[in-house]
Amino acid sequence: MMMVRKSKGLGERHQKILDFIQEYQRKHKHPPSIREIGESCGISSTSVVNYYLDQLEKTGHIERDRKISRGLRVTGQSPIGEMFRVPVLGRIQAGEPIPVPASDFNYFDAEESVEIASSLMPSREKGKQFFALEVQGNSMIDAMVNDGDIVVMKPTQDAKNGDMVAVWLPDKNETTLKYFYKEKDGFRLQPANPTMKPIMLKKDEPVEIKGKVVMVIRKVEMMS
Amino acid sequence: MMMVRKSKGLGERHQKILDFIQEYQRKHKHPPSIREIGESCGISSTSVVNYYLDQLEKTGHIERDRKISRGLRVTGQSPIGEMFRVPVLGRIQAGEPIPVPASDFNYFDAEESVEIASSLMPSREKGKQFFALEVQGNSMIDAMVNDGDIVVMKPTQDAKNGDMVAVWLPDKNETTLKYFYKEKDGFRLQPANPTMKPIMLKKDEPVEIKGKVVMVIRKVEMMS
DNA sequence: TAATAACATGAACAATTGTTCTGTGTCAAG
DNA sequence: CTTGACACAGAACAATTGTTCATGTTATTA
Repeated sequence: MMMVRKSKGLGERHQKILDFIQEYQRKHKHPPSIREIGESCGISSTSVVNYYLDQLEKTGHIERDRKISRGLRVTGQSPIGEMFRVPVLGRIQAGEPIPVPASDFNYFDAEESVEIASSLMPSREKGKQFFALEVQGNSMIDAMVNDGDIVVMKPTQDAKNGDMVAVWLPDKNETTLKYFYKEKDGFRLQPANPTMKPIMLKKDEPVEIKGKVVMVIRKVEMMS
Repeated sequence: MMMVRKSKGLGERHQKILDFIQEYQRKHKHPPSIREIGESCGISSTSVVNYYLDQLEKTGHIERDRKISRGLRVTGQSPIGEMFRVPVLGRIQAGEPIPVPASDFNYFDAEESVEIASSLMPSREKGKQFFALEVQGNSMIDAMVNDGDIVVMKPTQDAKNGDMVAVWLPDKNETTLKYFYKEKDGFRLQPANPTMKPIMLKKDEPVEIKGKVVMVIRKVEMMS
C-alpha cells in the first residue's frame, strides 16, 4: 500500500487525528489514549500514532505531557478561556425602577441567565458581582441600546467621569442609560448617540446611580 | 490519630479532593490520577482515595469512567455550556469594502478573535461559519451600532425579509448595516433606529449582500 | 462492654497505556 | 542503482494507574 505524501501542511491523517482528539475530549471530558486514537483512525500500531503525535507536537498543533496517561491536548483551538454565568434579574424600561441585586442576592432569583466569555470582560472580577437586564422598549435608544438587548452591569452607587451608568431620575420618574460626567455645577448625562443632546442636572437635583454598564449584547434573530 | 467525622454532607477530605480535581483539570487540561489526588491531599494510600471517590460518585459530585486512566470529572461545575471562537477579520467602516472570509479561509488570517457562548447564538451552527468585524467610526449609528462594537456575522449572499445584513452599495461607494426587506419594485434597507428613514432601492440598482448580522457585542471600558 | 459501621493503611495485582526497537516498502535525489 | 528520508506495522517492554484484599483504628450504638 502506498500513501500520497503531502509536501506541506497537515496530511489527511494529521487532520483526522486532530479532529478525533477534539471530539473525544468534548465527549468524554478527558483526552483519548494512543490506542483509542489509532483504533478510530484506522492505525493498527501505537508507534505510528505516536509518530504522528510527535509531528503534531512539533508543529504546535497539540501539547503533550509525556509519560502521563492521556496527557495530550489540542492547542490553538481549546485555549478557549473560561466563561461565567450572569443572572438576568429583570427588564429595564423607562418609567419603572431598575431591579438591582439585594445583599442576600442569590442566583435563583434570576428568571434566566446569560453566559459570558471571561475574555470579553474588561476586568478580572468574579461573575457574581455582575448582573444583567433585558431592555424593553425603545426608550434607551439614545444610548444605542435597542429593544431586546441585554445589558450587563456592575452594581455600584458612584460613577467616574466617562462611565456609562444606569440611572433613576426621581424627578422625571424615569430610568435611563447615559454616560456620566461631573461638571462644576452638577452632572451631565451624555447620550451615547452623538446626535442627541445631554441632560444637565444641578447639584441639588436627585440622581440615583444603579450600576455601571459593562457590556451590551444584541442577539439578532435569524429567520432562516 | 483521629479524625472528626461529619454526620452529614461533605467532609473536609471530600471537599479537598473535589477542589483539587477541579484545579488540576483547569491547570493541566486533563484529570488527575488517583495517586496524584492522594499525594496532594495527604493520603498515602490509593485505596483511600478510591474510597472517597466512590462516595463522591454516589453523591453525584463526580462522574467516573472506571478502568480508564484519569477517567473522572466533576459534575455540577460544568453545566456551563460550550463556547466557540469567532475570528475577527477586520474593521467595517463606511467607504470601504467589507473583508469577508475566502473559501480557503483559515483562522490564521484573523487579527484576533472573540469567544462567544454557544447559548447566546440563535442557531446550532458551527463556529467556523461565522466571522466578526469591529466597527470603526460612527457611520453605523443608524443601525444602533457604535464605534468599537463587534458585529458577529454569518457569510451569505442572499437575505430574507427582516434579516439584518451588511451590504455594500457600489453606487454610493458605501458599507452599511441595515434591515433587509424585499418590496414590489426593489429593496428597502431599513435602519434599526426607528427615527431614521429607510433607503429605497430600485431593482436595477446594485446591492451586494455580504452577510447577515447574528450578534452585536459592545464592550464598555471601565476606568476604575 | 461488645458489636458494628465508618475510616484508614499498605501492599500486591492486573489492566491500561506510553515508549522503543526492529523491520518493510515507497519515493525521490544523487 | 544506491542511498536516505519518510510512512507504516508489529511486538516487546516498562511505567503508569486503577482495583482488590487483608488488616488496623476510631466512633457510634445496642
